Amino acid sequence: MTVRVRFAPSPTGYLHIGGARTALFNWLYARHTGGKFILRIEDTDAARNSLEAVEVILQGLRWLGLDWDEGPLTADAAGPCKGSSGPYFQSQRKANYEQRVAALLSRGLAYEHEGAVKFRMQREAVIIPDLVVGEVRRELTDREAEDPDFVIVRSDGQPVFHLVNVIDDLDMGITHVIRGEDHLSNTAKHIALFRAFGVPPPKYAHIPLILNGDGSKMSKRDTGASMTTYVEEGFLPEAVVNYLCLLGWSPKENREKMSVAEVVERFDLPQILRHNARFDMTKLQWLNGEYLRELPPEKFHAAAVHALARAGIDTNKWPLPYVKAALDTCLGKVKLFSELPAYAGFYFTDEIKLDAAALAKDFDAENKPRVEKLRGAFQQTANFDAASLEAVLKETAKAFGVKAGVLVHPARLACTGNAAGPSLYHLLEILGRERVLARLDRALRSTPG
RNA sequence: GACCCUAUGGUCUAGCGGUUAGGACACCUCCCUUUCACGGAGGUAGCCCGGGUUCGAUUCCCGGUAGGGUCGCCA
Repeated sequence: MTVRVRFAPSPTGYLHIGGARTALFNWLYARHTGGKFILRIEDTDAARNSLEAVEVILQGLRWLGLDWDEGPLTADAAGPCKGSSGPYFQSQRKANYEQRVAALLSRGLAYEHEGAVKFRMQREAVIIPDLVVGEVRRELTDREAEDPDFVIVRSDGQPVFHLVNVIDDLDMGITHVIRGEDHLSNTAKHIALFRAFGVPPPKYAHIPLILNGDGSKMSKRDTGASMTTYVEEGFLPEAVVNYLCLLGWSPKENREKMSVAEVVERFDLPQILRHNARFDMTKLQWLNGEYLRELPPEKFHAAAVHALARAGIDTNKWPLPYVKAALDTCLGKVKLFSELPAYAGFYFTDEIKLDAAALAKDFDAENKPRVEKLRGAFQQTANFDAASLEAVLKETAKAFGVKAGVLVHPARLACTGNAAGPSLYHLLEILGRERVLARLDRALRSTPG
């Protein structure tokens, strides 16, 4: 029997990082087993759903590279789909639910109550076989002991989540339900529903949740909760995917950086961890830096230009070779594209902000004459290229009997406004003699003595 | 309140009836170096607590504690 798994998000306007990981694990399992990955939109809450909200989910999954074998092609609920188990929007499947509810009603497995339809839930504990957690014996809570039955159709006629989720899984032939552990307790209801419909329930695999760094529940507003922040902050999808794989699943063998293909090969349900994981943004950034460093220059340029544009730096105003040369000096130096405006912004403006304290330190009475000398040497040198500039700077330092760093720091500060950045000699060459001298002059003028 | 899940350094994790408890991120020190990053060499830091079982428990069992989840005419 071929594996059929699904990701069934509710369009709420954003894609939660935990939801993204659930989608990823489902996708990985489908790809590992040669099964099908199905995307189903649970848009039962009509008031809250919108085309845009669905679009966010589709975009998020596409960005991560999680392609679905069956599901919607557009965000339009009535639009085109692929796969033969459609429609893939719950709002389009009302007839199925009505039929199923009528059947339950006629067999006395459900009944009407105050305008709603309630399911006659079993009164005993339910055994939940789970591929990750093991066999769970779910007893009734005190409230459930009072009234175990639960609403499956609201008094306004809208079916509720538990019902539609089960019916869709049933109708779509879902074999494995891989979902967040927050659904574990509710699975008792789902199993009872499957039994009422006379079919065996799918296999369940409840995966641990992703918590905030402090261990609290990650909700909408928490940093890192929404997938769109990763897109906007300039993360690489392969880094995010790689990091997500490592939360709640372990490849063993002390592996960290792995290609998706490699994970697909190794991924399986038994290696999924049972405990929740805290989201560690710092480690994600490290991983992102690892991937960023390996990026081919063209891809780096494209993404870098985009990141700079987002920060209001229009690189189109500059000659292409200049932009490329400038960005080349940043390759392998930043972990995130969002660092780029601060890191490389000095290439694209002449308004360098000079921190007064840093200025006072690098251009103190003792050092200022040395920098003036260096400025003169830069003016004189025949070739204004990195190698020559390095030689000139080192000669000047030697003449003063100081280390190169003594001149490097003020030169960097004057030309970039930063204490750290790309290779000084290379950035000087790219900036060109005229601008370098102007920036040195400005720094020299703005310090006393 | 009841029910369910979980528990290895700060974080992600490997391991397991007998190990010097391994790796990664982060942090600290040093080296390299024009800064930073990278790279290299070191370092600090861990089996939640209490009972059992056992010759021996981080590992198995029970209890506690802590964290998370669920008990909705939300999904």
